[in-house]
Amino acid sequence: MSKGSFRQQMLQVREDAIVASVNRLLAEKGFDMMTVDEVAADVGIAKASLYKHFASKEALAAAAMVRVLQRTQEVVRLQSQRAGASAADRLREVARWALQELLAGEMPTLPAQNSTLRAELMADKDYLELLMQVSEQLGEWIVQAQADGQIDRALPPELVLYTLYARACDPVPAVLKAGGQYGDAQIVDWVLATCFDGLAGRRA
Amino acid sequence: MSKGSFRQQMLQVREDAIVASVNRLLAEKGFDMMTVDEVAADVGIAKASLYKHFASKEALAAAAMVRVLQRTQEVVRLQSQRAGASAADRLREVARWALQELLAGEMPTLPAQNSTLRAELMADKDYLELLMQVSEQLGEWIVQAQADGQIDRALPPELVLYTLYARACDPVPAVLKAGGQYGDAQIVDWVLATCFDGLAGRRA
DNA sequence: GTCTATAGCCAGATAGAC
DNA sequence: GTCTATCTGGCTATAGAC
Repeated sequence: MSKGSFRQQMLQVREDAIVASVNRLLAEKGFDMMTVDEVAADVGIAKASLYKHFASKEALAAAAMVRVLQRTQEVVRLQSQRAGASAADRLREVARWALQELLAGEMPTLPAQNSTLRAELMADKDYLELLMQVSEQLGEWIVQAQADGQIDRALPPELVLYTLYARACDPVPAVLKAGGQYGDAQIVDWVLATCFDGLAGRRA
Repeated sequence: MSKGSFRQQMLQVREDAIVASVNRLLAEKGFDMMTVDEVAADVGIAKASLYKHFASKEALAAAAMVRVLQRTQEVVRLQSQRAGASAADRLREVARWALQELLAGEMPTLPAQNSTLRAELMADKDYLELLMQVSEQLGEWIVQAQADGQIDRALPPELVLYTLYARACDPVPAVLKAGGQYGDAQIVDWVLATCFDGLAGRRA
């Protein structure tokens, strides 16, 4: 649990830089189109050196996914400490953060279908542990929000959870941003509205 | 405009079979993971023969996209002829059809980011023409539904349009189906509800 | 651990006989 | 037009010197 020697700290800093690059490239191009050469060039080291830190391209992506889950967990923790917020409020703020990350090009998007990558992620204990913790907290809020009448009681909580995860990788915000007509904050507000209130909008 | 000779009809039939295979493989694996060898094996011809019909892998995918737009246009045409349906009703039924295709594994999913593929699609006059026609009809319905108060007037029509297109490629239905707990019809109803009425549900 | 150089592989595309 | 066999390029991963 200690930070180890100065030498180990240097290594840690370099690995953080690698993961940050992978995170951005993954958000920009996706797993398949991202090449290890690009990552090495972006970090500024030789490709062979990358493989001293991470065993494979899949391991690189997995590290980036662990990192984004860690940041998600931190956002979730902050929301859980907010006083006077309903469960639905907390869910919406977590979703807002995810959309902001997405628009900033910081949300890695994985292909749902790449088998080698899925296998690596399903074998990664850190990833699974984090995913479970985040999902459990979100699940509690979903059930509570349904009890409060702020999330549709007819929907299975797992559908709500999957939908929130899916909106964090949605192509719509990027397409709208590419149009160039609207600012990030406006886009986030609109997409949040379509997510929680639907295309039909609030009719209360 | 004629169907041409018997020989040409045979060619047409074969090309239809190729495009049908590409459509399914594209839906199943996506553009990057789909290989031309798989397509050839699925159709039952040699890879070199494929290249006599289509100049590249991108051209194969483009043909499949034209085909799905043609089917979409037909669904849109049928909805436009429905008597006593509101614009919102028509939009919802088109979305329902798209979700059914998606769950049936017949909705090709393209990576939003592959540049060679985007270039090929943007250069395909058939594709662009169809996309424009479909988008114009849907756009009219969106504006009408906003006037009727059935689609949120605060949302730009283009956001509504992009959102509908995005939901036709959404990963949520497949994930829910993979869970095995729910039938296709139930999944379609729920996802349609989250799309139009939001996670919060109707509150009128 | 970092580098240069290269091995090994796979997939898109083509040559050339029939 | 269809086939078998092959070329070509790019990408992951590794060898081996320093």
